[in-house]
Amino acid sequence: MDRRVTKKDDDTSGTERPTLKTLAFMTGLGVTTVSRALKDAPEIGAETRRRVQLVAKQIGYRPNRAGVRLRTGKTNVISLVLNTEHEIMSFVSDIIYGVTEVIADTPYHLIVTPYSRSQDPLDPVRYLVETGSADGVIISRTQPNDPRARYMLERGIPFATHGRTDMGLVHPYHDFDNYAFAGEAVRSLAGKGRNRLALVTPPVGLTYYGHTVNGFADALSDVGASEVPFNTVSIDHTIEQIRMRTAQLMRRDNRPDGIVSSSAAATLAVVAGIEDAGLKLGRDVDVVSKQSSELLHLFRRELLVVNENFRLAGSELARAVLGWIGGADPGSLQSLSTPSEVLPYRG
Amino acid sequence: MDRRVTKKDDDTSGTERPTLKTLAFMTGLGVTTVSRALKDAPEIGAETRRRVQLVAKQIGYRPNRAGVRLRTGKTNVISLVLNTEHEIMSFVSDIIYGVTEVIADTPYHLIVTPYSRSQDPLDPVRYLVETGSADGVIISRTQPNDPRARYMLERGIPFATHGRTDMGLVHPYHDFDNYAFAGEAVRSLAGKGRNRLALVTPPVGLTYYGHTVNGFADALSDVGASEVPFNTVSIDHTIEQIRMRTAQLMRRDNRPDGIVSSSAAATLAVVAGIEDAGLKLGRDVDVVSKQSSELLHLFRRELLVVNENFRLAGSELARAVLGWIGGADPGSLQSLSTPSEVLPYRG
DNA sequence: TTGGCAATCTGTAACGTTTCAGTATATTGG
DNA sequence: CCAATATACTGAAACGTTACAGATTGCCAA
Repeated sequence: MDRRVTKKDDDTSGTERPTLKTLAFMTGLGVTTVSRALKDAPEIGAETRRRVQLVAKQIGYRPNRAGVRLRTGKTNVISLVLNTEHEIMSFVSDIIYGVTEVIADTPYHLIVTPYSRSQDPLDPVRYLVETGSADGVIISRTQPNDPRARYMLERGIPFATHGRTDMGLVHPYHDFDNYAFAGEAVRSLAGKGRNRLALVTPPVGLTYYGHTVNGFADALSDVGASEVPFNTVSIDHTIEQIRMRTAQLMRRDNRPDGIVSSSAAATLAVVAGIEDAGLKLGRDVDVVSKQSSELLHLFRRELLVVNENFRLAGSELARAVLGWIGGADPGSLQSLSTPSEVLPYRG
Repeated sequence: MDRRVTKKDDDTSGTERPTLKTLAFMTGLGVTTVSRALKDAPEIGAETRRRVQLVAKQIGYRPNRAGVRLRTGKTNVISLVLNTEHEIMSFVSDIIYGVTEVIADTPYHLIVTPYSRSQDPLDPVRYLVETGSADGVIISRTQPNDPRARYMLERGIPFATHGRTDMGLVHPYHDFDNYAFAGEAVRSLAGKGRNRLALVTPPVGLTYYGHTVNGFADALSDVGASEVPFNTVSIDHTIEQIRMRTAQLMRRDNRPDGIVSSSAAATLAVVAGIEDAGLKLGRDVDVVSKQSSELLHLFRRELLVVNENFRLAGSELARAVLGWIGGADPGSLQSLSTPSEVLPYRG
């Protein structure tokens, strides 16, 4: 029995990154006391607390994330789960910026967890939960009956969805009011005398597909316009597909005189298709489109646009997850963003 | 002296996440042996190794990241440092997708570290290094004399830059050959009989500003064309600014008959400005633009485009950092991407 | 038989943090 | 004055991993 002394003595040189032990040595207190003083525990004397916090600030102490995480299980990580194959002209960066804005003055880090089309969307979520890699998760491409949301609810891990679910379960979300968007779009087209309208839908299967389709249909019957079915594409299709199918559509006898498009990228293709068919935007047909950056009016000033702010979505989603992590009631962390008016080109 | 036994006994129920201790219990081996068997250490018997690895796979053992990180300092994290204010119509998502593609089958996670215009760009890098939050870093908006690169070289942390530096220091990078791009653009405009050319530059101060300007200038003298100075904007300016200044430029007597643009978003504004001045693209002036997605030809088919692949950039950057972390020679981890030809609209 | 030496395997300490169960000292009630 | 109690602090254990320093076994040469 040799009791060798290998334990590293307190580092007095100050060159290493400071730890609680460093602080304890400097203040002459025990590690426990320091730990508690830093988190304002009640059983620490007021002066001691101030002293410790002062020294900590002075030497730039920052808790070691691995230490905290190992001991407490708290990762201080939010994961944004992304499909890496959809959405050209991507709003993803905006969401990311929105999220980072909110977590900037928190201890949280943002990790991006990708999955590809071939994978089960549940895979990345399962990975995160099983490995305990995040305190909170943000998912998008939300479905009415979303297995990921169900799974995370079961496992009790805080999350927020971009888009709503429809399972009778309550959880935080942020959504753009696509029902209102489609309705406003239809009404503004009707206001221009258009009455045979087509819709370029969101991806079938996602919740906001339903919202959009319903908003479109309800407004149609409101204004007494009729629908020209255009079910062969959604905004998940490629530019080329949308363009070709739009051209086909516009060459038919019963072509629409108004089109509502759920994404800016799709709109570019739609307009190209319209022009392929020899028609003119604004004369033969009007198009209302969502956009997330102010670019469509540069493209064709005849376009009518509605703005969707994805940076805001990112911020709201981050706030929602952090709120849930912080113990707030999930039901109170739901927000719906109202579309702007339908905007024509302004000089 | 009470020697209380609080230590948690081995969990035999199997409901918790398996650790090395779980594996040790199941195999009847010591924790050390299991740890070594899993990483193919030489002093472990062949059969034991196989047995441990089999069991580990069966029960889905995954090393606890916090444990590893605390013990070894290895974070298994790559950080992408981003400016959250520049670059509308952002290529950022493509870079992210490229990075995630490469790290997908590694133990690495990607964290996004933002900084805003108001901050010193060195701040986030310093934070990462000081807190040891990442094993490798990717930065963009690289400058000829880049304090971030210098700092990370001093501190010995592996990184890769999107864009080159010019400090006589060697480090991994990926860059698009903007010298070649500008040159090709000028030559193709000259081929169309254009000989008074203007350039919408990258942000002044970034390395590729110089590359682009030089490529432009050298090619101009090659083909015997002249430059129409247009120094009042760069692609960092807002859409409105670029549009307005372009319109001003195009109303002058000595207006250019050809323009080279360093970004797709800027090009939208440039074209709008051209049209504001009552001129017609393709007739009065030709424009060559870089683009990162195939959208510009939908915008105006008269545009000439050169494609820059940011997903590839992301992949290359990730490969570079991982390579450096893996001990490869930094000088061997540099890549330059050659521009595509200048492409006209193809039906 | 013994000593030496590979070949395998193991216990313990340590990374930095939080929490449990104390301890020491001062304060109060009776 | 003594016991009970509040106040302010502390050591040790534990989270899961790896590395150091041994320990055990079998085999072979001397």
